[in-house]
Amino acid sequence: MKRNTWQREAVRGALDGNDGFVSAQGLHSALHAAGSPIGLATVYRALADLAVTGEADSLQSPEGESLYRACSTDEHHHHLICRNCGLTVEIEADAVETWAKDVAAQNGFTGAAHVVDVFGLCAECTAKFAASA
Amino acid sequence: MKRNTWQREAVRGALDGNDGFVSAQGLHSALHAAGSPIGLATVYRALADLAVTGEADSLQSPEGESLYRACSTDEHHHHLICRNCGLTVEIEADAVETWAKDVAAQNGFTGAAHVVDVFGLCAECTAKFAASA
DNA sequence: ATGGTTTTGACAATCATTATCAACAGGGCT
DNA sequence: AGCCCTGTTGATAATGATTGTCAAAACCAT
Repeated sequence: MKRNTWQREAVRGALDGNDGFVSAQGLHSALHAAGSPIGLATVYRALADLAVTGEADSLQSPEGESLYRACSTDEHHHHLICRNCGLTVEIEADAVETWAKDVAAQNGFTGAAHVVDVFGLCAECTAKFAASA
Repeated sequence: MKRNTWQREAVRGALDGNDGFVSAQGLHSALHAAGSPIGLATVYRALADLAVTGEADSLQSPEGESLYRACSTDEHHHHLICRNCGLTVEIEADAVETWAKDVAAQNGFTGAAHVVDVFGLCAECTAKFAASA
């Protein structure tokens, strides 16, 4: 049976209150900073659960950390992520969906899953960099 | 200055002789098994170098390991990877390239880089699974 | 062969993540 | 309400990949 604990709520809430992706470690620190005595292992477990139930989305940063984000929809979608400030835009990619499926099929692959994420500099950060350069 | 050492050649050779992606750890084990006394740190360094010079391609497995592969071309391309046997097919994806660029531009992002890889079961493994199911 | 510099490699350090396991708490049941 | 069973927690240890360290060895031009 699945029980309702304040810890799980805390993690869910922390995710909701965040615009971009957060690492498990970061989320734990944030919760601690906010005074919550939640344990690190619990944060990992809660995040894994949320990811499984589809309430959260997970991806890997180029540095190898696992990042999580509250998902507004439970549909399949991808992300456009600012590599500087972490701003995230959800993007739809029907074209890519079908492309991935086609390519897989053409090569005899089944059960195709794909990793499609775009990293870049958002407008704001681009301006910031241009100014400082 | 860049020096030519047998260790670097060994890593390059081991990569060339491999069809799919290999982890740094795996490559090191393989070299050791083949009798090479090469050090683990050296393998990591060599792989990083090859990745930078474009002679090798790197991506992250869903488990978070860094995987490397000798690249037949120095052009930008993506991969279709069997999640069971590691078979890798290089795929071209002009459509995706432009899509990624467009999406980024539409949202004011610059310097867009993208991670596009497709994981699935190759025909062989699909058959194997079907038989055992 | 020599010298200056890069590279190597054994090992320690780091970092994220997972496992352990005893103490604890949720919630259905009486 | 009180109890008990079972899922959950959390401090800490364990794991596993990767990176840093630094003296010794190798490379290459001279």
